[in-house]
Amino acid sequence: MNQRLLPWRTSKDPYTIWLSEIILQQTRIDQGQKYWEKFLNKFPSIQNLASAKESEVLALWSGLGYYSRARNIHKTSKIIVKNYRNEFPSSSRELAELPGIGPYTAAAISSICFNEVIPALDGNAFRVYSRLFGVDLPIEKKIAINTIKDLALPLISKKQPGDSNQAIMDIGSGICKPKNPKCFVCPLQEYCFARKNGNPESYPVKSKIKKSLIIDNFYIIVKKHDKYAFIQRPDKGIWAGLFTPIEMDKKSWRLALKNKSIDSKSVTTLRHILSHRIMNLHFSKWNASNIPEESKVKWHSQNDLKSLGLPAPIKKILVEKSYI
DNA sequence: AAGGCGGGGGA
DNA sequence: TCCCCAGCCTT
Repeated sequence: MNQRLLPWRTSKDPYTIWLSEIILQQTRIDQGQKYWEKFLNKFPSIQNLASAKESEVLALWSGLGYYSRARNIHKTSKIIVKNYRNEFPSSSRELAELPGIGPYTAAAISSICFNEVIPALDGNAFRVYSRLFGVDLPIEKKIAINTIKDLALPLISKKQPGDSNQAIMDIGSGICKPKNPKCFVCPLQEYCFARKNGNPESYPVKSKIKKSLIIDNFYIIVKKHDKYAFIQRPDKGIWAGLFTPIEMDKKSWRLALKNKSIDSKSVTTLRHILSHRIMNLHFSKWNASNIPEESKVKWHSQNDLKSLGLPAPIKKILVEKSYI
């Protein structure tokens, strides 16, 4: 098996498991383990934790980040002691009402400690299940979460739901990784939709736009006998199959400026806004004798431009603004 | 539904 | 650099 050997796995004590689950929210095992040990050492029982001062708890949490977790374990410990006679409730529904315990942590605790048959869906599990079932709904939407929950539920062992959940998460962390998943050693490979499709990395689907990425592209206008050099872009990605002037990376661009292959006075920049990124397109005229990437270059006259598939900003600069 | 919250490791 | 990590809470 690919089971990870983790100290908290030897226990089904809710206090112990709860602490480990909270500490490991958005936190790597290597980083969290020392804290788990520190907390159990200083607060062996939930009563110890509940009677501590918040400042003590925060001090012990120091360096781990997401400090609301520390305040929340303190709050929850007091609630458990005061309202639950020192014992955690056993259902995920009740657990999820406690501060700092959300859907994942509630399901993890209830399945591990109380054998509730419910999928515990963390980032790893979402990735594994979305690939296994080929769920292409945006993973951050409720509809995707509910779909995966429904699909996963029948797979959870009725006898050992906690072990089921931990097995899936182990597969997610060690095999079904975001990049370069090791499908060839995956116990689920023959059932996996994404594996069959050959595109595991395209799951889970995310629609969320990150902060507008700013991209700088550098183009050189190369002219020879009244014709201009163009490159056809790859058939994937932005502007697939369209033509642009020869593109340079930032490093080559800087070098070309330095050695005067391009004339700094000819440089002009055009800002192009897309839904998901901001592009700064830098253009300049090439005045060196050698031509980079000559093998792939196609030559077109000015008259050809209107029949050439040019991206909007390229057309704008070359045709409307008569840059060439 | 979206944003904020910490910090560290790996590509 | 960006992405991701045993997510949750607030707005």
